[in-house]
Amino acid sequence: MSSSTVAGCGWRTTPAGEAYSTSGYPRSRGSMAVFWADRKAEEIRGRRKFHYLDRELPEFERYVVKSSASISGVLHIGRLSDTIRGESVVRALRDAGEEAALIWVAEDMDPLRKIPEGVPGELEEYIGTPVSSTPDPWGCHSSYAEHHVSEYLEVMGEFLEVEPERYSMREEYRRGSFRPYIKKLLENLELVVEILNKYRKEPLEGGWSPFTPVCKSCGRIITPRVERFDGRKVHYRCRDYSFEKHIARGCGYEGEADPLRDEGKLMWKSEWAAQWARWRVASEGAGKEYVVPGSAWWVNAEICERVLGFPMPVPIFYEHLMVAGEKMSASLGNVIYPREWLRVAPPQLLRFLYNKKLMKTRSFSWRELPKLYDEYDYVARVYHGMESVDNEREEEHLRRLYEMSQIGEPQPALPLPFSHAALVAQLFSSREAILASLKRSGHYVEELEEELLRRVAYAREWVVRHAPERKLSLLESLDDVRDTLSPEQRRFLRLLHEWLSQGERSGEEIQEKIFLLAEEAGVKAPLAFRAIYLVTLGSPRGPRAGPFLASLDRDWLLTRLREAGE
RNA sequence: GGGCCCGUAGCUCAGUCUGGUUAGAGCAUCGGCCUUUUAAGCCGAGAGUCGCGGGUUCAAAUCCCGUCGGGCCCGCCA
Repeated sequence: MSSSTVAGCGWRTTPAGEAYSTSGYPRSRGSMAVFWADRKAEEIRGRRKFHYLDRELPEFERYVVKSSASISGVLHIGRLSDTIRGESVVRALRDAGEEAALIWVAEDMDPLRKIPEGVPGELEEYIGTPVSSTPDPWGCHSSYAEHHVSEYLEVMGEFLEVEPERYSMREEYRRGSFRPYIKKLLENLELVVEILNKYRKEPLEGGWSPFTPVCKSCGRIITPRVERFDGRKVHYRCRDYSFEKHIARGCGYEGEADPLRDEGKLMWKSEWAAQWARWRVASEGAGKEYVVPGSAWWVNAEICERVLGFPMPVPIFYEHLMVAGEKMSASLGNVIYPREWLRVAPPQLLRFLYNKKLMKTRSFSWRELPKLYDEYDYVARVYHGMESVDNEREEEHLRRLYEMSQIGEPQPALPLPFSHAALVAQLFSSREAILASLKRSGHYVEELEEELLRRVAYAREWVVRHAPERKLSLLESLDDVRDTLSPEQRRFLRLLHEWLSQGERSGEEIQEKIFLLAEEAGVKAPLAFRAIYLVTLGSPRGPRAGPFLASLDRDWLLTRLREAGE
């Protein structure tokens, strides 16, 4: 085993088990990039040697960044993180003048391990069967896997600029793409076992094989237990296998399979390695749980280099997204789906969230969406040179961050805070009324009309779905506010009541009249407005008074003003 | 027992790799201005022992060591 030091490339070849620092800053000297993906690109391009071997790196005709997804589960925004971040590295490589590609692999040979909620029909008997052999319970696709994959691809397309090359593990195995690697792994079985055992408490049993066949009798992939490998074929028996919650029932069949001809797949610790070698992967993202020595990443890395002769990819380790401080999970009921996201925010905003520092836990909550928008708008202004930052490198970083968050042409900076959009959305519904309001409030820019309207629409959805507390709600009782009104304010409210009861008035008429009545009542305009908001909303401020009052139920308003003026 | 990440203003964070003027931003808060943009705009203010303790240095949020708190991970399987 080699553990020599490779100087100057940002990598130390480490003995197995030694920690890998993921501080986000490669150890290379002279790195000038400020953005993490550009640094990754530098790391990828600057690498000269294998990690576990003292061997020169092969030529990369192009740099492949891989992302993949197990598709047994539901697609939530957390799962987009790996692909979005991988894509950023591809873009960084391209910007550095390299050829680079993003590939996306559907792990559709993986067994069905659980049945997500809301799946119709009876799939219990398919537990343990490859998801690509499990029927589509919705009946619209050729398999359970196909159903989910098509959804993945469609959704990913909305969040990506670089179109990924798509692969299916099922197809790859069928086409024999993995045959050379399976062959190599089996030829070097002793070495594979040695590497795996280094990280295990209990050594693997004799007869173990990295290849698991699909049971020729029942079609499950998880139940066949390999008992012997005779150098050419694996001999197995189909036995029960327990997942966390479900049990895959083995059928008891005993048989043999040829790893180079028959259906089956590699075990995860070796399959990942084979994937890297097969696609000549230069880099891949992985959750921070893989950073730890002995994790599947490092086991595969060592197999990849020492057995398959291909250098491990440069890892893109990242922290996971938290939702309101908790892990996103179906059992907690806080799962956010991409469709849900797109109702209230553009894909750029999610890209923005994911392109910020890698190794920092990102906590998202619907309530904080306006903050994310504000931050995004700020960075947009920096990008467009409308705002300057003291620290030059930080400014450079923000510009790059914005650029990477874009899909196609960079979006203009919108001069409309999301929380204000949320207000406008509740007061006006027609296009004309919204635009008129934005003009009045100085948030209008002619060239950005469509973008502004879109933001108002996002904000409307957000209030309805995720921010009920932002809904404008009328004060039920005057009890708490009556004493806070001065005699002048009451007089003003009486005058307003008197004037309004004479007939219907438009918002603008009311707006203008308020100032006159305030003067007449001997109260300063700001205090008059304050009185209005107090007796209607119970708060000292509110939306532009004229249109607001005009939008209220007339009878309710007159009654309220009369009572308040008493 | 071990590893990785995070800990900077009430909140969300930037700045840490490459040490260097009084540590920044947004939001929130508070104050002022506005007879017509009243949840807006403009002006201003308060607010931080940069988790804590050592060390290196002329100089530390930044580098090193230790420590505390939070998160994640360290059988098997994927």
